[in-house]
Amino acid sequence: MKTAIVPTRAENYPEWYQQVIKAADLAENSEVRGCMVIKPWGYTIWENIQKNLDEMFKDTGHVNAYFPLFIPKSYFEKEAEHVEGFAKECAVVTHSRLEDDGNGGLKPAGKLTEELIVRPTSETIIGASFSKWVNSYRDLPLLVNQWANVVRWEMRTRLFLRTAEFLWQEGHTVHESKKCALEETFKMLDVYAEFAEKYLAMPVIKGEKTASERFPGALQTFSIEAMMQDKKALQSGTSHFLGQNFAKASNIKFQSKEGKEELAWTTSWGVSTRLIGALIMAHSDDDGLVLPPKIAPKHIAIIPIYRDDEQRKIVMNFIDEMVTKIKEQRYDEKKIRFEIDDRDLRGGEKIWNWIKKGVPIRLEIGARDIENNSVFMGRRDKAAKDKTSLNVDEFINSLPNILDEIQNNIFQKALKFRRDNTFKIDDKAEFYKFFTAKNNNEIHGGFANSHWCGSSACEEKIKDDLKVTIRNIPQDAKKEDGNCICCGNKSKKRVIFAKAY
RNA sequence: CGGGAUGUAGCCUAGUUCGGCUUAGGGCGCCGCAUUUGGGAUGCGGAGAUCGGAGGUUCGAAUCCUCUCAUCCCGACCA
Repeated sequence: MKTAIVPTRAENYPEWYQQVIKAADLAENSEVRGCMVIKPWGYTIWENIQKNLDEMFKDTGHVNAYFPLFIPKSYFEKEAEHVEGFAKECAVVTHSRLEDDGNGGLKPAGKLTEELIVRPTSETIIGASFSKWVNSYRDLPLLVNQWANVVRWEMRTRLFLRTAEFLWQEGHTVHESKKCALEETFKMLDVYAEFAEKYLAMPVIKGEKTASERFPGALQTFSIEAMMQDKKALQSGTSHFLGQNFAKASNIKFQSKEGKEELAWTTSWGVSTRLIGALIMAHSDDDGLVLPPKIAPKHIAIIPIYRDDEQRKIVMNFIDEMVTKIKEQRYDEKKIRFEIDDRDLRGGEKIWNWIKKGVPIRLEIGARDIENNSVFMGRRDKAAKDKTSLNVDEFINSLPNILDEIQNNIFQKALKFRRDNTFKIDDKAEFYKFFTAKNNNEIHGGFANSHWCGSSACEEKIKDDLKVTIRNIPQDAKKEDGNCICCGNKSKKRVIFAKAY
């Protein structure tokens, strides 16, 4: 059978991923090394992610603000672990001007007295502001978010998953107690999990990161982890309890009710354009992108089918009438997003175009449909050739239901995939076998729910042997006596082991 | 930052070993016309390349030499 994407997932998963992005026109590599150009179809997905998440942030009491792209080196140096974690991947601005180099080119001039770092994350620069903003317990909690770009100078990059510059959102909050800060950390982890499952239709596991995977400078890091279709894990969002480390570094202090000067407690949390990569790998198939309706740039692609100008008029009139009614419908409390594709291309080509772009609903409308006052509908959650004829009014009235159904089907499918590929493994040999491919391109492994004694030596050993890491310690893990999958020592609970992006 | 490789049109690529038979050939894509049109069309025609850059050897260089720039792959690192 011919697939729209070559190679298929089974043949070569990484190449398939690239081809899906290309076929859906989501993004392309830029001339600038490691950076990507996000094209309109991809960027609209990001806008829809932003819109919905932003609303969730506002609903939990957060406000948006914007802080500088440049961080003075001295700010950055204040938190030792933070420096250690990010130092190797920072872009540094050293000059402020360009001068003629005498060879027809330019050379940097105007050396800065203090070098500036292009933010890889903004804890330190936001902390500098926060220290001024926070004086009293009455100023707390301070709940701020910013939508921004950040730069991390990565060696190996992949569109959406890892690029030198990426777009994200970083929340930064200040609290008067450890308890309040921890509550915030968990609250935002919950927001991320809810967003991933409700909007991206992507089931995630909430849990705590081990020490080795912790955000540099954090006391505790929590993540949501999703399973991709190659059975690898993708960290899709993180929420950090920063304790008083950054408050100390940035001098964020307040006077308590009792009149005592106290060091504040902070959190930070973020998701990035990586979510688009997650979306692609969680749902797409060998015919291209599959988008959950809630974040799809368009819900419906309407494809008029006609032979000549006369027919065209009739078809377009019919569509115009239908569209007026579609405009009155609402899905997820928002307008229905549709596009009439009247490009001068062959019908089949257009249809495949929209399949590859992942549009949830395709409508083909030609003379036959007009005769019956019906539409010919294809759904992206079904096979490409599985199409049904529906009465126009019936279609329009059930539109929100159809979209809900697609959203839900996509989620259930991803959930089933994760269930089918998650195993409790208690035997070391079995564990090693589980994570060893029989041949090169084979998709293997999955999530191993196994016991871990808590030692970083065991974690390291597994990583060296199998390239498998502890994705997180699930929040809902029950207390259970067992033996560490690596050393056999006593363990109190199971963690998620998997290969990861 | 270590090891390997490659640069020919928007993309993929032939030619490079052994310099001349090439006005640098083909495919995809693009443009035009015709026939088509309810599942990725076909035919004909057309535009598009100073062969990564600089220098050299030669009657003659995509091809040989020197330098240079860029990119990719494999390792260490990572949302």
